[in-house]
Amino acid sequence: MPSSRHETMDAAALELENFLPYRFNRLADAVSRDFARIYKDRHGLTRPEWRLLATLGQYGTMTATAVGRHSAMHKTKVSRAVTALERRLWLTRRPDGEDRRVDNLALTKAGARVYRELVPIARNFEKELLGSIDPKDRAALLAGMRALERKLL
Amino acid sequence: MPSSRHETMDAAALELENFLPYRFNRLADAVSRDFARIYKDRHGLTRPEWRLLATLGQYGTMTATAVGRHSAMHKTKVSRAVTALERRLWLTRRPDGEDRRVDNLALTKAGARVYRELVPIARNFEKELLGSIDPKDRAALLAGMRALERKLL
DNA sequence: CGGAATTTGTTGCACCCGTAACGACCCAAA
DNA sequence: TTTGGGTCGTTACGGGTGCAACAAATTCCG
Repeated sequence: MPSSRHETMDAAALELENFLPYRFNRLADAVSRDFARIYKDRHGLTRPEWRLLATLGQYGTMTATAVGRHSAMHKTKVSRAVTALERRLWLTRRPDGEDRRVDNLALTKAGARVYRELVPIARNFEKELLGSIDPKDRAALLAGMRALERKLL
Repeated sequence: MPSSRHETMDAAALELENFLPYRFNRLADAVSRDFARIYKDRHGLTRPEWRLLATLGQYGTMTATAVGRHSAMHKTKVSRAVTALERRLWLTRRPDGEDRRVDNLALTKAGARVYRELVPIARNFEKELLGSIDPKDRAALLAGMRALERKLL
């Protein structure tokens, strides 16, 4: 007989586990919860703080707005992360000579040290993550993501 | 000369925009912010509430723990979403005859109506999203995600 | 049986978040 | 120089979030 244990909506149902927004969220959650544990346990960093550190580590001196643009963070997140890292003496803000609304942010020696410590760990995390799936699937995943990024970002 | 506008770390830098956890988060954010606007604007649903609705719509009657398992939500999220939908009379909780710790959750007629309204919109959203990228890339993306899901979930 | 360990779901807490409003500042047009 | 429209960054606020602790119920096991 065709009836299943499900009680409703068989025909009109949406399979959540095959629904792309849900799957993206679940994957993003899984991936970055594992990675977040690293910088959270080792240094008590939140995700916005890690992104700020990573952005300044990559680009050197920049303003809060530029950090937000490059790391896809809301300006209030950046603002709070800057306050937090400044309090730890991991970054400094120097007033900009040309525009007195902005500060130029840069990592201190201590901040750069943490960044340099985290980079190889991050690389290794990504390597293990991608290494765990078949090379064909890996290339497919990266190509597909690239295509979606071109469309959405 | 080899020097660039970047001031630090050129060699040891991590390119955030090519770092997988970052890219996943950014894509998940972009995708589900667009979709969230639909159920948020139309019905004032939060994401946990939408997931609860979608899970009960798909599976019919189930307990809070089962909802959490199927929708990848923390039990406190489920608990709060249940309270919210119950207050709107979109779901009912009936005490389980066998296990008095749990309630059997099910959508009311009103809840099911909202679900049926949202399903085709969700399908259409996904269709447009996937339709916007090249069929080859689309297949690649889905295969790659499937591979990662097998590894991580 | 009967106590210990486990499961289920709720709540207090501290924290994180986006929105909106704001002050300070920049710039261009008059 | 004044004025109006914009940008930059901060903060109050309302609300979402996970963790830990908890009570109630169940299950495990001697």
